[in-house]
Amino acid sequence: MSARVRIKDIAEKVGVSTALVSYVMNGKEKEKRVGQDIVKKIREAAGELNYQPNRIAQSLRTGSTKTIGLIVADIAIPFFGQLARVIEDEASKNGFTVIIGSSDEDAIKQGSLIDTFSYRQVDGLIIVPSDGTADQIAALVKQGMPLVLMDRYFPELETCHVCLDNYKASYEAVNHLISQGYQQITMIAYRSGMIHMHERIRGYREAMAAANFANYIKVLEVPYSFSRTETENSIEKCINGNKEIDALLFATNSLTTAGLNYINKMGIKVPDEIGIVGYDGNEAFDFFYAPITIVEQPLNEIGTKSVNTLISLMNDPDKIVRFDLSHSLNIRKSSR
Amino acid sequence: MSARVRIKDIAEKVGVSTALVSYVMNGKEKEKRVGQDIVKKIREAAGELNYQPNRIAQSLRTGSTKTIGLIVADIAIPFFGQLARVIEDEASKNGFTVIIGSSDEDAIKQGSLIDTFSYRQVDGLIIVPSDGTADQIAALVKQGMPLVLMDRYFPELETCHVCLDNYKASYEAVNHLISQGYQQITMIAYRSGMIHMHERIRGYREAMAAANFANYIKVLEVPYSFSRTETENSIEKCINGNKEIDALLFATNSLTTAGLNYINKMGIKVPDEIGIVGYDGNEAFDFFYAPITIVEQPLNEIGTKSVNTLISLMNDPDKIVRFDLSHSLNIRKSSR
DNA sequence: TTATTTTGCTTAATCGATTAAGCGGAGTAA
DNA sequence: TTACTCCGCTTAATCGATTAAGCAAAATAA
Repeated sequence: MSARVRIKDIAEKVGVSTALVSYVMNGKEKEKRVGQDIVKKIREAAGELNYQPNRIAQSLRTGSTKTIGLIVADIAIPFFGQLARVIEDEASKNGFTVIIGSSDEDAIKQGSLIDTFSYRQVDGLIIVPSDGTADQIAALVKQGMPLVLMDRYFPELETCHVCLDNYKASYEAVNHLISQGYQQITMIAYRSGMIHMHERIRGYREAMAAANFANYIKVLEVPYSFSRTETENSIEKCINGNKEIDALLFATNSLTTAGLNYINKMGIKVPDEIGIVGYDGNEAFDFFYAPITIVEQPLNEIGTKSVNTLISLMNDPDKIVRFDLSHSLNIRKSSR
Repeated sequence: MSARVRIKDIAEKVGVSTALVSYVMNGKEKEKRVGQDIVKKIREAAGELNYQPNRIAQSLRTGSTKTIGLIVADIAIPFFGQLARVIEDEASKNGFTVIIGSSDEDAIKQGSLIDTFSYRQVDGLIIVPSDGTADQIAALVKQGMPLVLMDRYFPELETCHVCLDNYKASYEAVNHLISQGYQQITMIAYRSGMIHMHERIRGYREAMAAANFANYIKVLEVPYSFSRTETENSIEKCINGNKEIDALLFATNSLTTAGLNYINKMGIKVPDEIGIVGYDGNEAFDFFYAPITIVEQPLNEIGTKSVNTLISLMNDPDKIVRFDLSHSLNIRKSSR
């Protein structure tokens, strides 16, 4: 690599000390009383040499890397990809760079990502926490690491979070199905200890109970798996032979996809034989012969709020804020 | 944040100099002849204090950040999200962390990402270059920045690249359509100066010519736009009223999506009235009533080869290697 | 015994920036 | 004239690690 230009090179060229150059480069020429002509000379020299400060050296000295670590379940999943993009843009607006890691919903992987990011001295973390990682998160809080949880959180921990109001989302999704005449509504969810799943299920249950359909309440909890085939099999096993279902509420995008594959395979008619509502949009659902009604999350809001909350946390470490944002129900053919 | 443990803390605890601690932490205790009992004591102390080296300080000293910068068009697009995931995993296997940026196919954005990444001292870059950025890439090469281009490249520049053999892919896609009895095959591509687009078009043209369908050759070049609606309109304008088309070859994922929306809207029958082949897989295409035949790229291979090429380039800067990998044609209902 | 090598450690420079402290000289006040 | 304040700059410590150079003691060779 052609010799990088250092602050020292500029200092030598102009014939001053490195301190002056640093002051000027950081816009402190007034405060530090640098002479006008020197300021000009330094600016010119910096321009000519195309000086770019070395962020690593700056980071070591100032203790701030201007870097945010983002841990999602899997950046290849469109939901997280889109969120990552919003976060990238918002971070960049504020002078931060984002490093991204995928945990695969696995506690061990999440732990090693946290380690990697933390010894790279990130200024803060945005995490979509995996099941069973409350201890990891608690440890971060104890360390004083600025931290925002996204999509899910641990009610027992004092952390900032930006999530969906999942209870309300499920409740209204169920109400919508009921308003369309569906009664025997089954929910298909992941088996998980995480709050977002619990809330989605709770919303379903309470909406069903409120409509006096308590006896139709049925929740199918599928174990999490990367293999779509495996997920499909689990769903198949449970729907199969079950005549007493006239609608399905899927708790996630991937469950919806798996479920639709099964429904396609079996030739079940949507929305006549079965009504469907899923979570999180996806191009795929537009192309299903009966476009799928979805609970849509405010991705932009989630992403920007996460970043801004994190940044304000860096300045004011004790200000805990929590957001439970509202969904929008995008009603289409699969539920009417 | 609770006081970070430094090498000095360990040195003081054990009662030795920081040099010894550094040697032991880097596994150089043999080479540097550190006494056995001291090695043990240092290891113990490091464990007790839970020492994690400060990567920033290491980077400043060693000149290597163990970081790779990845610039894609948009991390929210599944194709790039999946690629990013493969790259993340392969990089991590080799001790590297990835920072990601989205250029939106825009030269200015790409330029500022390169600046950001380079002044963060990344050890190398993997770039999906935007149209009109040959000068940026040339500048990087001149600087000696280890660099791998992905998905596209500039034939006039001496760089490593990992791409698809786009010519062959289009050629075979067209041959497939022809073998299914289609003749009036139109290609829908983006207007772009980039080689990948040219090659896709060239493959189409030559396959058509070879089959004596030269008079049916028609390439529709759509200007790139973020707005799907806009893209749809462009496509609509060109297909509309054009009776002399019995098959469409879409040059990208997003064009396929836009095209299918139009086809859906118009109620055109696939594959009877029109045959379809698209580039790059996508869940969405599975759910189209006639699942779409696609040119599939070897994502894993592209990602891992990009990372490995980049790493070998860091050690051996002059070794230029170029990969033009083979696609696989995933034949489904839309083309038979 | 003396000279040489080996062993096991310390010292201190260094990476590239930031920034508190200090130092002359000019200007102002007494 | 002397004392004080400002101004404009330099010096040097610092962040946390790495690593070449060097030193004293012990071991070995002559």
